[in-house]
Parts: sequence; structure tokens; C-alpha cells
Amino acid sequence: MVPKKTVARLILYKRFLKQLIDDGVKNTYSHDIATKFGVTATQVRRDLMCVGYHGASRSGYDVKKLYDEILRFFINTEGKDVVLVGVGNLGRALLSYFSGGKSHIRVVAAFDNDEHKVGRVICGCRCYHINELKDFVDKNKIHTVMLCAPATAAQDIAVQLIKSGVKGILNFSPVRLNLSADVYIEDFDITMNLEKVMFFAGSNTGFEEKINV
Amino acid sequence: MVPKKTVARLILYKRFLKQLIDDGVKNTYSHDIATKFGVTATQVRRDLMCVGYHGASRSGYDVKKLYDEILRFFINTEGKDVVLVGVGNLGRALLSYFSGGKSHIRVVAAFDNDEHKVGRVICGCRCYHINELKDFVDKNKIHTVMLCAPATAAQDIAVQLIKSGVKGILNFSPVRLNLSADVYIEDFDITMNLEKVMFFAGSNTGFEEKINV
DNA sequence: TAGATTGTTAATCGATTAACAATC
DNA sequence: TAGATTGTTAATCGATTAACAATC
Repeated sequence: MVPKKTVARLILYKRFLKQLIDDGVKNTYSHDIATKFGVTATQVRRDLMCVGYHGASRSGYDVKKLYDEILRFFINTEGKDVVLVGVGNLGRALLSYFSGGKSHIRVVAAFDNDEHKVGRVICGCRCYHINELKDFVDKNKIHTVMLCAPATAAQDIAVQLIKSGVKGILNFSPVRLNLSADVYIEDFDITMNLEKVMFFAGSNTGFEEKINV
Repeated sequence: MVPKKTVARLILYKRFLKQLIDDGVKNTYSHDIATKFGVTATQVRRDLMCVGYHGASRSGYDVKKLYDEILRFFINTEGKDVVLVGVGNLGRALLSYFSGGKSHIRVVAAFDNDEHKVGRVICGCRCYHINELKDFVDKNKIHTVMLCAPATAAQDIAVQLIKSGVKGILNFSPVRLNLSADVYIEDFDITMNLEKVMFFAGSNTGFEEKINV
């Protein structure tokens, strides 16, 4: 099984390779990619071996071929659509972010239980009632949901998502979801991460570590 | 030095303890916290030792005292304010999210280089020109910035942030920042994380691992 | 050829956890 | 006391990296 971190890095490499193609670059080296992302060249070579494409000694990697091979690695991801559940402040924000066309990922529907939102088109995305989720997921082969429900409702809604056949959740709510089923959950907790940065930023100001040395 | 992951978990424990206090719970145990967050009790005890508060064998941890001690651990974080740079779709969304009062963290100013935005109050937050950042940071002792600049501008703006004395960046832009200075950077890349979930959700559907066994 | 880069192994590193004496 | 929980050590685990033979 490919480690989670390798997958994360491969997504970044993919972006970078796309850019190299646009810039007309033909070849690249593990060292180039490594310096771009602040990792070691060995790490990059190891990651790339996971996708099954082999470079050539001395001439490195053919940018176009490597990119295609990474696309193939993400074959179950590319072209797939996602839906958003919970059209509050943050949900609406994400809808407008993804409708901006900056991302190649399409958010094809939003769901909420607020009757005022159901039926409306919000940031270019139609909003359905949460009870319609299962049908929509079945019909459109949706695997992935962005969950922006309030903390109090997140757990219940997550259970409903799984019953609807969802296989992956990007969880923006500040609640750890407790789900036994075979679902991939990635917690994306803005407040927690902001506090983390604040902590290390605060620790930074005194340069304690330098004094300790 | 306290590991990054421990800090992240302590922030979650803090939240949980707050809730326990509100619920009138007096004591708790490493096991309780562990099951709540899906980690081992040993892990929790190890994390809590970092904050310096010691539990009692048999009776566990005094919720109120432990909470206070964790607050003390985050003394450089609590009550500090942050600013946001880049008032696009995502930036505006974050402003409205934090102005909603759900978080105890205050976003006290926004910065942009678009003259149409400068001077206005957006989602309850005044927007200044990016050139005013240094003065503001100095005057208000700001350490932490949420960076929501577009990919093309992120690196240049980040350099400017550091020159202004910023010590921590929560980087929402899809670009790895290349900064030599003593700054803490946390990449918070929505598209990348969404793709990651899509990948694992896609791999989930076939239950390949079960077939391979 | 000499020099540079690859794939891969072995060593290293750091974080997690099992285990247990000490304690109430 | 017996049972449960703590703090802490030693072992485990997994991810990262140094090193190097093979290759162009």
C-alpha cells in the first residue's frame, strides 16, 4: 500500500510537472523536484517508484511521460466529481472557491437541511435536501464529500453519508468523526491548524532554542 | 522541543476538556481522552506530560486544573490576534467564518493590494493596503497570518510578510513557500487534500486490499 | 572514459506503543 | 488488600535518508 504521505507528495509533483510541460521543459531530475518541495532526492525517487514509471540514469525523467504515468496512478481520482454537505459560511466559501475555475475538481452539488437553501443555486451550485443525497450519490457515482456541517450535527450527518455510500470525507468540522465503516477521513480543521501556527509563531519570537544551545 | 503532532493533539484535548467543564465533569482519565480521539492512552499520558500537569493514579486528571495547565502551555497563543492577507473568494470566506463568533480566535484586519478593497469593511473586518502591514504588525504585536494569496503572488507576499516581522503563516495558497528565515509555515492546501481524499475514496470502492489477502 | 543520475539496500531517525513498577 | 491508573522505560514500528552498484 502506498503511504499517505507519498500520495500527498505525488499530487504536488503532478502539479509541478504540469507546470514544466506548460513551460516546455522536456526532462527533469529527482534533484529538481526535491529542491522545489524541500525534500531529499532519494525521497522523490522512492515516491516516483510507487507510480511505476522508471527514469533513465543520466537523463532523469521524461516530463511528459512521467506526468502521464502519475495521471494513470490517480486514474480513480481524475475526472471524478465531489459534492459538498453543509452550506454555511464555510460551505458557501468553498463553493465559490471551486466555482472560480482555479481547480480542475468539480463540485457538482451541495446539500443542506435548511429549506431556504434547498432548490436554490448557490455560487453556481444547486442545493438539494440532504435526504436526496443517497439517490444523487448512486446516480452520479460520487465517492467524496466535503463536510462543512456545524460541530453539533457533523457526527450524525457523517453516519448518513456512509449509509449513502460515500467512501471519502474531507472533514472541515471541528469534530473527530467516529465511524467504524470503511471510509477514508481527512480532518481539515482550520481553527486547530491556525492555533498550531499561533503556538509555534509565539514560541518563535523569543528564539528560545538558540538560547538553550 | 514538543513535537508538532503533540501540539496538534493538545489543542484537541483542550477543546474536549472545555466541553467536559461545561458539562460539569470533574475528573477524566487518559483512556477517556484516548477513545475520544482514537489514540492510545499511553499517547495521551505522554502528551499531557509535555504540559507539565501530573494526574493522580487511580483518580486520573482533575479536568479544571488540567485545562488551566494546558491554557498555560498555550500562553503565547491565547488571546493573540491574527490577520488575513489576500481577500479573494477564500479570504472573504475565512473572514466570514471567523466573524461568525464560533471561534475564540480574532481576525483583526485584512490586507490586499486591490484599491477597491482597501478601506472597506469586509465581513466585519477592515481591509488595509498590504503596504500598511508592517506598521500594523508592529503596533498590534501580530505573529500569525492566514495567507490566501493567489498562487502567482504567494511567494512574493510571503517574503514581504517576513520582512514585516511575521513569525507564522497558515498558507492556504497551493504553492510551497521557499523562505529561509525563522518562520513557522503550515501548508493548508485544500485542493491537494481534496485530491488525497478522492484518491483513497477511489481505492476504497473496489476493496482491492481484501482481494489481495 | 569520467561524471552524473538512477533504483535499491541498509542504516538511521523519530514517533508510537507495550509493559510494568509505583501509587492511590 | 485488590484493582485501577499513573509516569516512564524499553521495544516496536514505519518512514526517511545515506550510501552505493548499475547504468547511460
